[in-house]
Amino acid sequence: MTLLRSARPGVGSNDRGIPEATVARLPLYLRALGTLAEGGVTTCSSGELAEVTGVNPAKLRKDLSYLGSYGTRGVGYDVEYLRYQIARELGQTQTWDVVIVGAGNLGSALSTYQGFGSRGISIAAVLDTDPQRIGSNVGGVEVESFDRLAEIVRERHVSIAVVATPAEAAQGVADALVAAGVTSILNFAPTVLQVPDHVEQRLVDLSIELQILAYHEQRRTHDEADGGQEVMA
Amino acid sequence: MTLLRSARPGVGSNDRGIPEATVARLPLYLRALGTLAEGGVTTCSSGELAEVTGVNPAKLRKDLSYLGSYGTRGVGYDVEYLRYQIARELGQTQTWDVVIVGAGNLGSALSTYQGFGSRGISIAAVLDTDPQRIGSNVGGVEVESFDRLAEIVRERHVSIAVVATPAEAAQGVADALVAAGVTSILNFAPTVLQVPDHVEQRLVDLSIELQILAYHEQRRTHDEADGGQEVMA
DNA sequence: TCGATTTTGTCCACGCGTTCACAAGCTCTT
DNA sequence: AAGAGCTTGTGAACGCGTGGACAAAATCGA
Repeated sequence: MTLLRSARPGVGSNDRGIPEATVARLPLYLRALGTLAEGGVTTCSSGELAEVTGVNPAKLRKDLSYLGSYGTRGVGYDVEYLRYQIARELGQTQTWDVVIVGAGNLGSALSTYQGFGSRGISIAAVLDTDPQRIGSNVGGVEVESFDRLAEIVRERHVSIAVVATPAEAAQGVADALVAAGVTSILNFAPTVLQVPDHVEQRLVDLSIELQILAYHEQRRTHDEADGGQEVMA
Repeated sequence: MTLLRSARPGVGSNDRGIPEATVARLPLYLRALGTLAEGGVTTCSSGELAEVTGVNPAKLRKDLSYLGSYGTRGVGYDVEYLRYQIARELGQTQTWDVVIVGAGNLGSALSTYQGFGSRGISIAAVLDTDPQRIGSNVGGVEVESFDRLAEIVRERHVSIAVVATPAEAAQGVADALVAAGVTSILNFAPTVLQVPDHVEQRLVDLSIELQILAYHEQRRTHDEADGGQEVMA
């Protein structure tokens, strides 16, 4: 789960839109369908798809029902057909050019990631301010100067950017991104960015994820000590 | 937002527990308080803290109220005191030893990340199966053989592990982790892992995050073409 | 001392998300 | 042709999460 969704209210119940929670699961279904298709499976039921995605079958069917009635009662869903419908709904009929800012380990990991191409995402550029890194090659892309940001955003119609810089640099980078016209930011820096209302931010924080797990671990061991119940009266 | 929480039902409304949504925000508050403390701020109001964390003030106060009444009406919260209370609630009075599996770019980024130590998280080991990587050094930690997993988990009482391997290897790694006694897995591999009910999994998927942003971008441009309303009748 | 001002803690209402349960609808066998 | 057996799509109920609004409580100034 990402920690920050859009700042503006009302998103999540758009006019014609699909519920946010559903949107977050659609890519999961899409990938599972891809795996099934590779395995030669042509049809699958909500139960099977629910199994591999770890989602409740009823929830999955309701999710899919927001797209339309693409299943067949008594049979299930046509894998290829459903795949196309989800991809279309997610906007994967077009390719999204994305700029990655920060060519450190995390930026490199992102650039190297192979799965983007098949999901309608193309890396337009990897930018950094460090002269040592500029010109080097990460994941087949040459690292360019951060100064070229505005130019690249304009020329390649970039609306989505990834921030993979240290926390100290993140806000400055975000300001530059917004000024250049970027409207969606995926933020890996451990800071909440201050951005205008019309810019969507998703914060992915490795440390926070671990802290959440640690909280549950703590409660777990604590509960065991209590005997799992509250019979201390 | 992470896509998968615990598989077992009932988590999110624990007996004495704090709501899941709140738990996910507490680390955010904690970090903001740390920043304020560094800046010499000793007291802050819910409004100020809400500002920097991008959270609604009322929501923030409600979140904090689950921990107890640690504020002072008319004044606000004592930064250090609140910091301690949140840290305690999150289980940071103890240090959690974490194993990272996969010493590629992502594993390296995690190992290098400086912010863990101050958040009660310690990297017990970085493991890999690739002989080329074993023995190399990432973020001051020597990469060890994946074969040593069970041993390390036992000796250092590890209950939390991070999967930073390619998707193909992830399920095998997860099985080994579960067998070794790990009960919380932070999964960066683009797959939903099949794990027993008592094991908690959080899936962080870079590609999915981008797909969600792309969906909103698509809807945005689509809405503009429609004039923002549905007046086509 | 008392009133003005600030800010917390929480009641309440509302909306989103989840899940159950079942009717509707398709296929296959007899 | 008809019934048995699946599986979808969805109505309805419930619970969690959010945010407005305000009383309670603390400080400050006169």
